[in-house]
Amino acid sequence: MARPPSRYPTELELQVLKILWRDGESSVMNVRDALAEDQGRDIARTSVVTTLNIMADKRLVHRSQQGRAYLFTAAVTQREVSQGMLGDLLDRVFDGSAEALLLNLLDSEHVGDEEHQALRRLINRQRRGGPK
Amino acid sequence: MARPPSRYPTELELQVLKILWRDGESSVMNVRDALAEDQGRDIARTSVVTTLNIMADKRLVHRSQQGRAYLFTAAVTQREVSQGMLGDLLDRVFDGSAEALLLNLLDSEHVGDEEHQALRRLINRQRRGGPK
DNA sequence: AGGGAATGTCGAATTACTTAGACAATAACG
DNA sequence: CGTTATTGTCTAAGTAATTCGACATTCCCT
Repeated sequence: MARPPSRYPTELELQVLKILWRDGESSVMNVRDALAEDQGRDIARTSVVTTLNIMADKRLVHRSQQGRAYLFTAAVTQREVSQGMLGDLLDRVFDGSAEALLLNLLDSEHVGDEEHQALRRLINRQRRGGPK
Repeated sequence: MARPPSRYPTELELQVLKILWRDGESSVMNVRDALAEDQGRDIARTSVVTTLNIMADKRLVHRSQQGRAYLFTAAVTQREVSQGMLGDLLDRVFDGSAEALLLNLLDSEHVGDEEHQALRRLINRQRRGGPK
């Protein structure tokens, strides 16, 4: 009768992670302000604390005591999360077919001509030797 | 205090759509059985009706009366949904950078060597003519 | 016609996610 | 020291998503 928790960061969690990735170790108020200013998500301080604590439970962030207050850092890398979420979409929507995904991307309004060329250059440059 | 409804099909909704895309117009029981057999989601008949009705409200499916029962068809195309969900991920996770997304895909364990080549061939073949 | 099967409606229960207020504890400042 | 600001905890509320049982209706077969 229940919904399983989402396997990847939720919308709010992703916004928080983006801030932590960009700014590094941050206080609750720093996160709150960044959410408001950068992401247009103007929520109460306590909501941010609650969310960060839940994220700590989920091991998405680390908490360190700084005097009476906490400082938070991301416990997952941007690469991990991006890869996880993209892989999830790949499986769920495209049944694991990277070709189908790429076709969809190229076919998309989101990708203009210059970007299309950039993608081509990228994939042609990238393959050999396999960086990583 | 509320969570906005998700802009794209939820997990269950996507599974239902996949069935309708594949099988075309289907009865509730057909959908139920396909969910169980193909997707390993063995839920009650009434749960499926409820879900399909909600999906009809959301305009994801069409309902047509067939005698006392309903028949359902997808009201959105696979292309629309894939594009929407991929575009959403592109914006939310990769800040709109298709390059970043592609790099992540290539860098992924999900994409082996042969698939990598296939992607390269695909993008090299696909560019000319300038889609759109 | 009568009994069972099939089907939709309705209401409800449960978990997840998001938001925030009341309160307490602590720090900072004059 | 007393007042004010800062910060975490706890509790609660509201919407969304998922699941299903009770019930009524309708269909089909004998």
